Amino acid sequence: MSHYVPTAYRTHTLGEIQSKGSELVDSEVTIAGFMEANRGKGAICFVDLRDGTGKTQVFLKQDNIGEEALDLVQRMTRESTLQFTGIVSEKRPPKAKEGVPTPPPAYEVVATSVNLIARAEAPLPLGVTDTVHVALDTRLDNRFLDLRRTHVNAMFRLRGKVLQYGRDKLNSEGFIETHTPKIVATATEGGTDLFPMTYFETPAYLNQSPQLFKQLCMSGGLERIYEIGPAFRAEKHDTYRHLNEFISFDIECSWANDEDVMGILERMIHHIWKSISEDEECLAHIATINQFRATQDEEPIELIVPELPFPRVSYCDAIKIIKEKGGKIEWGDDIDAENSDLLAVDLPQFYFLPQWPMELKPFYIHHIEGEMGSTDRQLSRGFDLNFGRDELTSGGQREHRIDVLIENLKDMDLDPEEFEFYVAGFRHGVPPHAGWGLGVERILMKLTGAANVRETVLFPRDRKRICP
RNA sequence: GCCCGCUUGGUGUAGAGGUUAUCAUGCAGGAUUGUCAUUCCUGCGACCCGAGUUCAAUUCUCGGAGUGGGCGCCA
Repeated sequence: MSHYVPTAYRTHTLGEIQSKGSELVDSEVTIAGFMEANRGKGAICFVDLRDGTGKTQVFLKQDNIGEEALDLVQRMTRESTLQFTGIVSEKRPPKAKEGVPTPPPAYEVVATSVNLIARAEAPLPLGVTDTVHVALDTRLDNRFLDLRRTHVNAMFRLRGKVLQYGRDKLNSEGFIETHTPKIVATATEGGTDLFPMTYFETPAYLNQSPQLFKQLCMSGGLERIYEIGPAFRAEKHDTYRHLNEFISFDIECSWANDEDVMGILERMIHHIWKSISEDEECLAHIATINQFRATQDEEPIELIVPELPFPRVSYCDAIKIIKEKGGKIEWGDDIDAENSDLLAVDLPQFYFLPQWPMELKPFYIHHIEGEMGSTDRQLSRGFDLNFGRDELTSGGQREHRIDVLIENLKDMDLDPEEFEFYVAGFRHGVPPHAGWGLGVERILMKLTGAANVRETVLFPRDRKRICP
């Protein structure tokens, strides 16, 4: 539980009024928030006030607060910000129906004064409390209002928790948090399109991945690092799971192979899921999301703490399974969405896909001579982590042998000269190392049941959206 | 980039070649209420843009713009 220190505008949060209500009864508090609704046109009025921590009813009586103040509140628009000072008291319990147990006591504030902070214009571009469906585009155009919806707010609070618990686990295993540059001179991996920019007089790009810099840190003896930061891809994709700017949760680890970092990844995800399942605030957020889903006739989301270790289905086995299920695929093909659906039939949650063909993996992925696939072509030490049909992570052991690295670059039609800043890091001793990159938005989709990755980003950047 | 769909009040929808254009939510006003998703009454508010077909287009055709879904690629 976090500890709230009073600020200039309020002595208590609305969450505290409810959670600490019994000890606050009869004491004076100052609270502030958005007015969800007001009821009552006579000599009394009820206000539903909401802040980021919860909701509380404010009760106004003309005798207590005066005619002018009462009239101000009664004529106030939804979502206006108001500040009240008043006395905490226990709410009168609702008229209990026969056989229904009395609910736990709730608390309200009987106002003695009110201060209008900012009046909301009407009508609202989208209803914060309305149960009518709102299109994603309308929501994103008015994201500040969308975020006031409790289930949306809950999703971003969960996002913070996912990152917190992920950091906790990595810190506990000896990793340190780092930052690599986002403005770079050359392509990281080749292949994907980059956003060009001008860096003073020099052409430059926004980085698509911290990959090469993470590896230089291994050569630098930092041993175990992680970075949670933006990655930019100029691909013109337009799907529920792609963004042009996303947050990549990356690690790199020395003296380790692919299996070692798969262990780190599954332990981290397990820790995140388990911690959330034991965190009351998180469970409340999930309950909030499920309450909303019920109004939309959607299935509730369920938090299933995954068992360790996660299943491992090698690329070769995956091809066999897909073929058995009637999928059209050959060894050496990428596993497309349709075939991933076939795999997901028996693997609905987290599972690893280790040992992809070398020809499908980037130049920095390590391979061991003699490890051949079923068609006698070279396997790699690269892996993916999927959740059902969706890819969440790509990783692997990295190629630390400089001669092999240079050959790999040439094989993939890349010029080692252009990667000199990177290749140089392998020239003076380097530990074997491995790592991965996890899409934060994608794992959040799995946690929150979001159908579109854009929902899990405050201000998503996609092909058609750069504002707000 | 390819394939398919959609565009009607602030929001989300129904609908038809000629309608007082549906419903929900909202907004405004009123009645009632220490309310508990309050309830009730009255009112307000919309057919994406352009061209064509037609006596008549918001409805049909074409084009544009916007948007949703699927795929490719990836995290």
